[in-house]
Amino acid sequence: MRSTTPPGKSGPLADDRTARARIRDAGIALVAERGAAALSARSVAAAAGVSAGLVIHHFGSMDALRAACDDHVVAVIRERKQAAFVAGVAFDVTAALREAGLKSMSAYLAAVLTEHSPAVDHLVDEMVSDAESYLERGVASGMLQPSTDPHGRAVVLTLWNLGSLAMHTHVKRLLGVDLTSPDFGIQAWTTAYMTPTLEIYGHGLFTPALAETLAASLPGEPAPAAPSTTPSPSAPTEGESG
Amino acid sequence: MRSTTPPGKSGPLADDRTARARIRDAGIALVAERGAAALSARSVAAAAGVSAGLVIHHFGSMDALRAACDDHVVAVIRERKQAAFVAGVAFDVTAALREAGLKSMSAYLAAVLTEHSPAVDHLVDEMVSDAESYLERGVASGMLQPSTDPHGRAVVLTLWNLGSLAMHTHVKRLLGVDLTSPDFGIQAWTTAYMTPTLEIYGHGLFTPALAETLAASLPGEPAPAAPSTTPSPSAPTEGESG
DNA sequence: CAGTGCGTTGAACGTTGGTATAACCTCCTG
DNA sequence: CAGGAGGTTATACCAACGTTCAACGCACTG
Repeated sequence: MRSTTPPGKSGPLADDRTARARIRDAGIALVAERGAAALSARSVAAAAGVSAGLVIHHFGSMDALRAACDDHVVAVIRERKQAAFVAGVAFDVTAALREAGLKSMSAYLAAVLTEHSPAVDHLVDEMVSDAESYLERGVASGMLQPSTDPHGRAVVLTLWNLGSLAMHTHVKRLLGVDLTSPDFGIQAWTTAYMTPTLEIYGHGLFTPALAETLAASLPGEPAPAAPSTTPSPSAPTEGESG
Repeated sequence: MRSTTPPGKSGPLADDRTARARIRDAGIALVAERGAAALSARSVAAAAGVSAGLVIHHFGSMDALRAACDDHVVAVIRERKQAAFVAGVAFDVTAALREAGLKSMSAYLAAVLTEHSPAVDHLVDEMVSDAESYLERGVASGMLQPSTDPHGRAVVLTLWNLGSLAMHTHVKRLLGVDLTSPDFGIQAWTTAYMTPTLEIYGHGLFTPALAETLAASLPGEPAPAAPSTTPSPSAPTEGESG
């Protein structure tokens, strides 16, 4: 089932699909569909229609292939993020990926988000940084509420989004929504996932009464790395009866 | 270096630590510390101070050991959840785990949340169900806002929490907070993670102006599984030039 | 003390994985 | 057609993995 010329596609883009690129893309697809553990030299070789030796010949090692896949996915996402970003959904960092309609990219990212990867870490950092600036812009334009901890809020919102992407299996099972699907971008605003999200983003979860109570009992300034010895004011019973 | 009686511990609890339990616990610790991929027959055997053959002898296969670890962690979490739940933090499903002070349990759950496990799936379903009833109670008592989609809101909140736990590496790197740490339960309300979370839960992210605009342009009733062909009203530019 | 049963071990088997190596094919050059 | 270079394959090797199996030790029973 292997063909030297990829069937169906005979555009000028096929030039980029050298064996090295084909192996890389096959690796990305493999990780996206079957998880990072499924990326073996022989499996990716079979998927790319080459031999296992060629994989090592081109990338040196499987770790290097993983890194190359990470780098490529990160590069594509980074490019699409810049091209597809829309101010209205800027706080939703994964929207750009879905808009891009690249299923493998979202699924790959979902698969590697919980694995240790410098490239992915860097991408996440960038997403947080971008989210922070977009949030700041939204605050300035009067669309978003100001925050006592802009950076922390950007981190939390970004990680909620990416975390949901990483948990896409559960989202699919519980809500019937596939966050990795390219179709999600189009239907995003009407999905069972986005509705509660926008609701919470819209008016929060707490009633003003509870929010006021909590705000009064909490310290006004966040202490990111200063573990104050004072326990939570209205802390729950922390009785750990063996 | 093998001893029939475990050294250091001579309490009555050592009875439960039969070889089978020791292997199981070693497996849980191994997954919690080094990920699900690190759970090999020989590694868990070495950690438990037994031979590799005994692992199979007791559990039949490595898959069965994984299932046994899953079941045990789920059972412990389920038990702690019932015992440690506090109404005020009921929407924070992971609080109970942290309160329990069982580092391995949180870290194990974080490691397997993105792997396919029927036991974990069932636990997540239960957490959603619990969150839904707690949210309903909060609404009834006037502490929480009502929702047009109570179930969806419970799912989203639960998955945001669990997703953050699954992304604990990023949380640690970006915020300096270890969500798997037992200490987090005590410091939870003062951490750099909880501050933005409570802020969003408190008054949302959008300003009333934006929230009103969005609410007006969105359908009032959620469509969980009915993909209406009508695209998003104020949808972003979905130009997929590719 | 003999015998029995269970927990346990060590070695071994087959499989899969990463990687190195030598040969092969193909194209281009002269 | 000779020859070289680069892409590619087949094969081999070693390590690690899951799993099996025969043997061993030790407690308990009679």
